[in-house]
Amino acid sequence: MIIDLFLRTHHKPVLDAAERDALEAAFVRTQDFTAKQIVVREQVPLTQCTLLLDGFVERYKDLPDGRRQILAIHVPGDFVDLHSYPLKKLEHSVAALTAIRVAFVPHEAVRALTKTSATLTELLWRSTLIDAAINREWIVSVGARGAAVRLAHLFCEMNVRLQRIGLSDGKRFVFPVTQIDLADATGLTAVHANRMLRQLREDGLVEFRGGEVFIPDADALRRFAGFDPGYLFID
Amino acid sequence: MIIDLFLRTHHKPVLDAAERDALEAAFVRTQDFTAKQIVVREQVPLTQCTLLLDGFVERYKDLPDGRRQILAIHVPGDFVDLHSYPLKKLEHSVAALTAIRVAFVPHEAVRALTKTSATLTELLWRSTLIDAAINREWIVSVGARGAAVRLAHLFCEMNVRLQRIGLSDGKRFVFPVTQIDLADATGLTAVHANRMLRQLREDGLVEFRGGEVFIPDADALRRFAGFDPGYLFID
DNA sequence: CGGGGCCTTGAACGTCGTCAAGCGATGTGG
DNA sequence: CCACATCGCTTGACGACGTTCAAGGCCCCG
Repeated sequence: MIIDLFLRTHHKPVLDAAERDALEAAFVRTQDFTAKQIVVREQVPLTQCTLLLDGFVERYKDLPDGRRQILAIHVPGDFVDLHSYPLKKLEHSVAALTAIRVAFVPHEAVRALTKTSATLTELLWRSTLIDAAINREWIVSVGARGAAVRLAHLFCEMNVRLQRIGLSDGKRFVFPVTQIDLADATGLTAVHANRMLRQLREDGLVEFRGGEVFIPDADALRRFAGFDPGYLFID
Repeated sequence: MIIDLFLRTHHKPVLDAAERDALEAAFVRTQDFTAKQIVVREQVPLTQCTLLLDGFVERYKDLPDGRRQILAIHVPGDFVDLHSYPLKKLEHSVAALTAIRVAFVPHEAVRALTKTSATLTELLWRSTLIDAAINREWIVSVGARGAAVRLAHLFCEMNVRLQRIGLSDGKRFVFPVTQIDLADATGLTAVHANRMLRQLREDGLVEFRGGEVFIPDADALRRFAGFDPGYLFID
């Protein structure tokens, strides 16, 4: 089933069998992308939404001076652009961080779903708003946390999100991004991100190497990062 | 009409008369708050949404060390917590920056609206996603812009948003926040915000004083801030 | 074998934060 | 009515955190 992972992370409100079937049936096709390929380009009129089935995806904005700000990182089971249904286009771009597989659902199909079930509507709407809550937590990160804490917080977030879909055991997970990506996500320079990663490693809090994250003591990292998963709305 | 200002800033998709009436009728009562009063407290279960009719409102998170990050500033016509309908509670608090007046719409009424009209659903959903787009632009601000540019960008945003509801003439508007608020919104200290405001004033870009903003040359400020209003989805 | 990502480290610099002090306006209680 | 506290604004001096510039190493791929 295409929507299995999505429903695993978005199990509230609860759908009945008919609603689940309707959602599953709304998808028209799947597609593969290679790493670094652009999935959705900003400002381009859109007529479908994209569900990530496998791999990692980033949302980002390019800045006038050539720098880049990563706005969100998506994992399997996430819609990467469900917000394009009401918005019709995006103000940022979406790109594959790794090789990925996605499934598409046309905007008309989403509209049809909202007509058939208020619960389905609420579920889809909710998923876009959890993304927004994550956006807001990132504002706090870049606005008010020090460099090392920022990175630690990001690792905590990915750890929790990946654990829910079976891609982390709580201590170790594959996180195939470069230090440059981490820097772009946290508003740091690659040089400084590198130094802070070394510090986190030396302090025994996180090891990031070769696209893998190892967390010796998840609780210690959580305390260091001031991480409270409430904003992920996992109930 | 309660929803006049809301519809002025959210005029797409277009509602027919019946939909407008249904939306208007969904509101149950209005309430006044005084400046600094908390309108919605984080983590408290909610059963209604709040539309701002008059005054200014902030969304914010308190940090463990006593600091504060402002996540968004709302102006009349904005829903301050429409996202509470799918989320059922908020991960941040909402407080009045000035004396305000709001109107409430129960969650059940929102649900009923989504059942009657897919267009209405899309409109309400869209409005929460424009908030999210603003959240993302703030990530860029705190993550990648210098202190003076950050402040300039915020003034540009407020200028555009207030102009749409007739509260700015494009050069001058009432913006009743303190320098401390500006600092909390931009991730700066009050001291540094003060210095940057002086610099902006001396450079003839913006004057912020006594809760008023004066922009001698809106185009010059826009260039300085690198401001592109696309993320506000005004079409 | 050459080139290009990515990672790593050092040294110097600069933006921004911290600490401290003083000012004016407002408000409140003795 | 004045003394005093509070709050927001302002400025200076100093220090820290993060950036910039530079160089070198590693590894993969063409």
